[in-house]
Amino acid sequence: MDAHQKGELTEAAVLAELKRHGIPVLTPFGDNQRYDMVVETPAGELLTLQIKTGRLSNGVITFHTKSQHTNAEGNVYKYYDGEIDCFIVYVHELGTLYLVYINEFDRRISLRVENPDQPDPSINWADDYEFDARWPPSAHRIRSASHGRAPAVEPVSERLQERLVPFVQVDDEPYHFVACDDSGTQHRIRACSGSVVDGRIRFPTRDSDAIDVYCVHCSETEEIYLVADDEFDQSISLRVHPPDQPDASINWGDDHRFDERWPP
DNA sequence: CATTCAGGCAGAATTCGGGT
DNA sequence: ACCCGAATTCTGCCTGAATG
Repeated sequence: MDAHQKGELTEAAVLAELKRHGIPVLTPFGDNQRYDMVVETPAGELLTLQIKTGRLSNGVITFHTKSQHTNAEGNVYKYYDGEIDCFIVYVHELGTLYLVYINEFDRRISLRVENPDQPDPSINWADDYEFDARWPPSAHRIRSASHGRAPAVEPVSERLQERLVPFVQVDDEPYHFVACDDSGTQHRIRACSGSVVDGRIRFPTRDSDAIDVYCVHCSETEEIYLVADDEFDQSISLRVHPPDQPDASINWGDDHRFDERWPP
């Protein structure tokens, strides 16, 4: 089934389900509106809806929360912020309908229908979003937006310049810089941001032979740390706050400060 | 040119499991 | 009991195929 046909089938299924509930439905004339339908609540409130097809994969329902179009500059993506009230998601595999308010998530939301291998408090259970359970609309919860990490390339670049380290910045590689030490040895550096969790700085690592060292910028400690790729197998953390119990295996952040570790 | 669904990669946050 | 590293989950961004 092609994409357009599937989208139309979804709209038809949603319309049928709404009518089955006896809900008054208005559809816009033409196709130049940001919403697909308008429904009237029992309280007389009008809600603008965007209909989406839900994808069921690995026990999780996902759907696209933005529109995409193409212009001379390429693909353009636009979110529906302030333009609709909620998404109605129909999952063909399950034949189920879900109601998700636009202010319940930031940029994307996944609805889980099967138990995960590992519990996670951030899981959004599909049952909680089933249309039948949520209609008529009531007060809805608002999730806080996730906090992104600050880009690390710039602070690392500044530090290399401060230390008068000769380097070039590169794109499209797992590493961001190639820097030379005093002996002329080149080091491929990946810049990444770290955040303090339970007294430890954690940062994402890559399984790549093309990275010699990581430069980890931590905004909480306002410090840059240097960790060689061969210091760990898959991941490592740097402790910046003392633990309750001493442990010889602790990797102390102070021992990994860039200024004291360069050259690696 | 506009719109849909689909998939992949990487980042952020959290929990689990093995080692001490 | 506590620590660290590994594993897992959700999210953001991007690209592509297909169609009208």
